[in-house]
Amino acid sequence: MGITKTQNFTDEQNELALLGKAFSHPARIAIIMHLLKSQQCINSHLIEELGLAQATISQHLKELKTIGIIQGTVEGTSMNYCINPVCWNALKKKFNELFDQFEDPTGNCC
Amino acid sequence: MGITKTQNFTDEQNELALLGKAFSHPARIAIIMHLLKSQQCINSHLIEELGLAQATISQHLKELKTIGIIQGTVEGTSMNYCINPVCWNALKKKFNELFDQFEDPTGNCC
DNA sequence: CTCATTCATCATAATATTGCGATGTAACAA
DNA sequence: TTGTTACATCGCAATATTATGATGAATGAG
Repeated sequence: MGITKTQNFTDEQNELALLGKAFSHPARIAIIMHLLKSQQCINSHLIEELGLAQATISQHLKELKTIGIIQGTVEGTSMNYCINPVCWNALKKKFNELFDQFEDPTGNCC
Repeated sequence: MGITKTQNFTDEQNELALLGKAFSHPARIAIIMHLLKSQQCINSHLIEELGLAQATISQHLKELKTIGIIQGTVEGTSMNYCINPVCWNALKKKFNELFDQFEDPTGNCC
């Protein structure tokens, strides 16, 4: 089949999974890291840094943009991407809420 | 192509992406959430909760186990899965280091 | 206008993922 | 031993993802 049964899961689960997808590929991690460091990113700069084709990088940027993590503005002939603060803070909060739900059982488990 | 160019990225980027995969599918999020709540999970319990076939759930559990997030022990005829505290705390730390690298530029960006 | 630059999009190929039925295996009960 | 339960694994089909070359659109330089 290959199709995710989205209707089986809660909105929260689907949303977290969507955000998680942003962090599930090393190229996207690398793009995000680049953005965190330089506070901007331009497709052509990433070609050298990532060693991927321009079309591939453009596709990853589009995905991150669709998820909402990044946003971009036209800057002459190039695009200037940056992290979307609202989305970033929201996902940080959501994942931390998940992370903090774990309490170390110290021995009553596997 | 469809094959990720792992060699293009740093170990850190590949590792984060691997951990991110655990959170990139709603079924795996649901399994993790179930584990956080009940501190254990058994394949057959999840069949009803997730509405997926037993084989599918087993596959997701195997993935989470391979990543290292969960571990399981035999409990009679069933398997008792739980979160691996070491891995959980490590990934929590790693993602928070990433999350905290962002500083809101308050206006000097897109 | 013409040309170069930059990025998006399209079309395509290769691989990965998701999902499930069928089957195999291990443990326990009777 | 036989049957049952619970899970893993196999094999397969359908869809998704990753990656690239080719092409198209927009901007700025000359």
